[in-house]
Amino acid sequence: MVQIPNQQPDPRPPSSDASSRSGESFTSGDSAEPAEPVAPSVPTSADVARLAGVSRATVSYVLNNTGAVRISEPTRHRVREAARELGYVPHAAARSLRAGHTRIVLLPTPEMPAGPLHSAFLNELQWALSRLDHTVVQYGSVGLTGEDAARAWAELRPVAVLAPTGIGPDGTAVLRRSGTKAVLTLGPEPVEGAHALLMDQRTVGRAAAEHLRSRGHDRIGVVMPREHGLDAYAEPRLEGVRATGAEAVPLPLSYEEEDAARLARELRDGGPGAVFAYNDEYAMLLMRALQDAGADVPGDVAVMGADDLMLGRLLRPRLSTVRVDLPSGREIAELVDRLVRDPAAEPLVRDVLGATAIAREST
Amino acid sequence: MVQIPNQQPDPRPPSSDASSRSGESFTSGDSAEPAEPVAPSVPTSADVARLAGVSRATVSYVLNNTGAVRISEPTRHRVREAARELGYVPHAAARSLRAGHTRIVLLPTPEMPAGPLHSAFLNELQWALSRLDHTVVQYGSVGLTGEDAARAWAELRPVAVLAPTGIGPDGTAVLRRSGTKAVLTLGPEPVEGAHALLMDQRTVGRAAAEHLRSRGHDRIGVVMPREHGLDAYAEPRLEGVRATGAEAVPLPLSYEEEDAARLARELRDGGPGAVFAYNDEYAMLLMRALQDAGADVPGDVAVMGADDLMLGRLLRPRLSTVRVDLPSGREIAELVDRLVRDPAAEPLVRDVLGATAIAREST
DNA sequence: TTGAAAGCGGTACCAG
DNA sequence: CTGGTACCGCTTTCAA
Repeated sequence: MVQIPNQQPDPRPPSSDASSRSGESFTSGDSAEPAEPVAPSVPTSADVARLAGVSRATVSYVLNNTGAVRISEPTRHRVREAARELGYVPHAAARSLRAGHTRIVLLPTPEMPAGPLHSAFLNELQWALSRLDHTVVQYGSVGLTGEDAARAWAELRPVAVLAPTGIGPDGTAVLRRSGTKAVLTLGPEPVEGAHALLMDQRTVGRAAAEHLRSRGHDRIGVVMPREHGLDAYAEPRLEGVRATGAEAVPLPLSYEEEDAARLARELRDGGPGAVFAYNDEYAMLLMRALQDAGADVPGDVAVMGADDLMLGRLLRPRLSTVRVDLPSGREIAELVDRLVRDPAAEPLVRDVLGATAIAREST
Repeated sequence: MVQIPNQQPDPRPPSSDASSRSGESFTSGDSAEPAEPVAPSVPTSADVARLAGVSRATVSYVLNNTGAVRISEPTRHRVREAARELGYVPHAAARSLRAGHTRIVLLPTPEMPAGPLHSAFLNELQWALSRLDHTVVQYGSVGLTGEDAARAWAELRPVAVLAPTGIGPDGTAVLRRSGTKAVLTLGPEPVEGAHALLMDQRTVGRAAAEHLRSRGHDRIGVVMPREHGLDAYAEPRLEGVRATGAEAVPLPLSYEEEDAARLARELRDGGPGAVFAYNDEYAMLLMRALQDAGADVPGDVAVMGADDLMLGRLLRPRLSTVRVDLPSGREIAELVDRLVRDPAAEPLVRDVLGATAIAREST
């Protein structure tokens, strides 16, 4: 709960003096006002109405092109002109307060720096949602627990939320109670009450391990990045390897040449004959170190990456990898849009993370 | 004199449909309502007040821990309990409408996929702003011109905006008129009326070219990625090379092996003896192609990257590069915070993009 | 210590 | 065709 009490003195004390409001002294043609203290307040529709000599209602009709009401062309023009002159911009909060709902879609700001693929997915999603006329808000939950984070999010009254799995059933409930039409979770497992976009990293580990086993390796080293924040991906990938029945050997590794050299020596001198290196970048690091240590890839040690980056194709030997398929942002955006329109829809569960082994020369 | 008549509270307006609002029929002691069709509407502070048997004012006091008012402990407890029971979450829009200001900081959603460095910067910035208790909103302007985008942003009444340079002085003005306390621009040149965080990619090109010239190359090939969206970076980098007085030869290149092979052959058979390859990834692609084409690096062609990725150190020869220094997100977040507190501050101009050549073996 | 009520800026009814 | 006005949910005076 982010209840920071407003320490600030009310900037707008209820001055009982009638019209302390500015903008009263506008003489149409008068342009040279020397001592102009400048309007310190932002223009409202009332200001526009006053300047155009109409009511606020009319201003609203004109500016929103309300179809059900007919406004004469001259009036329309006067209103528009006044709005332009004042630099009037409607107040979204006021509008949605009145409307009873927003067009906000909340996206999770991943606590940890996500991979480039995931970032790209989020970016595309964001773009697609914008195109569908949604206001995309990224809200950093900054270390709040699932339910507290949900409460913080709910304050914005988003029409939809794409939350990480950690939100839990309770968080989901909080959001739904506060009017969120669609709660989708992104993560390895479904959450009760929410739609699930299953992204299970175990799939990636499994694809890698299956390929390696088909090459005759039953004992597989699995690189576990020491870099903080990556365990969220690394752990399940390890599990996925295990799930194939292979013997998985965790291999902690920092993204530095020195540590890679150490690991390379260890591997050269014994250990699993195949390594699933977490992703292409760690794979490249390890492969280089292996080669520098005089080990043959894949002869002595087979190395497999993940993510299918271009760099894998440029290495020698060419790097075998796992291609990870994320759904297109547009696709998910459309799904969100549909779910918002049908809030009562049965919670759907959809697997959106595909993994395919790509055999090249390093395995 | 057109005095707007003070709206007098009409005690009984002829509203035909009296109370369509639910919850009006509470008979004090009546608590056991059997057929509860569940409240379909989201709970408001009024609901909490009713359940706790106090006024809305009291609810507000309790929930916000208002210091200036003393509320008895039993009452506080009743209110909190009621809020919990209803799953009450305050309505941010209503609150900021009343308060007259938001805590929203608007970040640009880059139209084009930005580089990993820039993404990392934005992520960190976002995180830091959240920590400073700002609501970070990413708003995709989806192909609106500077001023239109500004208008769209202004609807949210953000307290600060970090806009791309494209917003222009007019866009800046729109935002300021609608109450934005601080407008910062991220880009190559200052914008009138806004604070400028100068990120001039020419610096990168210049650093590369200076290094290459110190190696005796006065004619420098400059890779121009064909991938859409990268020209925004590539063009100024090219300019930067030119600015050193070197003869710059644009070298269009797609991020594919085939096109790289083509370019490599051309370079092998003549042309500039040095290439600034846009960044480390294009450099790697090109270097591989060069080697496959039988050209020696740096003997026949010197290759320089940018971004100082780890992969550069893993290549053979090791890749010379330009390290690009972006400011830390925390730093900028604090700057924003300060500027918001001092809206009248002189527009400041700050250079935030550093570039240093790192000589390794490829040049 | 608590309650009544006035708005914040817009929208959409209803009457003229 | 246009104006008056009652809300939306919340905060914050002022009075009791």
